[in-house]
Amino acid sequence: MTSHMEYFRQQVYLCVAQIPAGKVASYGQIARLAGFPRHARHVSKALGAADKSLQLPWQRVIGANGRIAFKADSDHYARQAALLKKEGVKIINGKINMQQFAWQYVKDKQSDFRPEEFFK
DNA sequence: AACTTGACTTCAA
DNA sequence: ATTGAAGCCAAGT
Repeated sequence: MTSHMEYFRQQVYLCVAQIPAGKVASYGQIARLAGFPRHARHVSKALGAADKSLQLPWQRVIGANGRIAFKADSDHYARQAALLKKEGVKIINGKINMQQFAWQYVKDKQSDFRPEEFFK
């Protein structure tokens, strides 16, 4: 494990952890937010490698086209769709309305997110 | 040192 | 609206 990839993953996790329930973000959006603009593909890798103890809301990361990235007939897809539904994210014809559900990140001094407490 | 593989994106038909 | 090609880049063979 090279050190820069550890850094990449950590930045990705920090971003994903801040996506509020009921909203979604694309892999590319997270990559940009994390500071690695061209690494959309690696965001998925990072999520797959994330320790479960982190309790990451991985289901809130989807494709830029508003679709869940897993194959539609896979268990993974079903699991993610179920979690999103539980959070109120509507999937119509396999597609999520980004206009409505895309997370709009804005620097907010009032945010109560504590990155230093996120990684135990 | 090639070549392949993805939970990706964008753009042009 | 769909589809496909091209671009992307770290990991694994």
